[in-house]
Amino acid sequence: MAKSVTLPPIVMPTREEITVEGVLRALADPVRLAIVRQLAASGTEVSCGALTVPVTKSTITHHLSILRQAGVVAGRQEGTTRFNSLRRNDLDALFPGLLDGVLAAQR
Amino acid sequence: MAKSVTLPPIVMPTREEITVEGVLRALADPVRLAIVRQLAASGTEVSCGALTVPVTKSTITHHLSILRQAGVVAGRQEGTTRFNSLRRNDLDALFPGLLDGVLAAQR
DNA sequence: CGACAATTTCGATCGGCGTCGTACAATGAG
DNA sequence: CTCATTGTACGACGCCGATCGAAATTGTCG
Repeated sequence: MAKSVTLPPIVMPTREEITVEGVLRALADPVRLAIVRQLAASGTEVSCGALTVPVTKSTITHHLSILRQAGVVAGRQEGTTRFNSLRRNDLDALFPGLLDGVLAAQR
Repeated sequence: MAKSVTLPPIVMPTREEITVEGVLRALADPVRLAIVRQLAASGTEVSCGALTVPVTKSTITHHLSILRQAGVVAGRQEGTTRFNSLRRNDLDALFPGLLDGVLAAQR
């Protein structure tokens, strides 16, 4: 029957919908900051399980959801795996220097 | 007896003590973001009472305390008035582009 | 089909933070 | 000295969010 509609559609704001406060709130957490740093370091897509942060998988899911809703990361589904990547282009276009400033800081 | 030790010494981290996460947490609040924007717009020192944000004076004091502890603003006492200013130099030196990126955003 | 792997969802808990009102301290003017 | 001004300290309250464990969903492999 057509399809069991249970797939979460991966909500993601358009570039215009991203707000600086949302981005700041998303980045203002040590775990999420670590996630963003790992995504930036890898330079490519990273699966949820490949992230090394000191929290449970379910908590990682929660943080990724927040990062996605804030427009910081993009998600792509492939099989049972979800690949995440930084929305560098959009962020740099909207808030030039912000992401670089955050990533450049080692403390 | 000597002196009634009641003057709060205005704690303020040195440049080396400022962390990016602390700054992000400090900026991740609409009221504090508005305060920072007003300080940046004025370009100079602003007294606590001259800030126009939709909260009580005591709440403003609280937010300014957080911004000060995070190293985002500097405070200078003069009589009963406390002048606050943005620590642009330090922030730009530590996280180049961060503050500009935040301030440039209109959303 | 059945077992396993990758993630999400759900419900619950628990601490932290933003907010307020009031009381209090410090300073300057009359 | 008294009073007004400016700001802080303190206690309280309510809410949001970070965290976890367990169960459910989906896809892959044998």
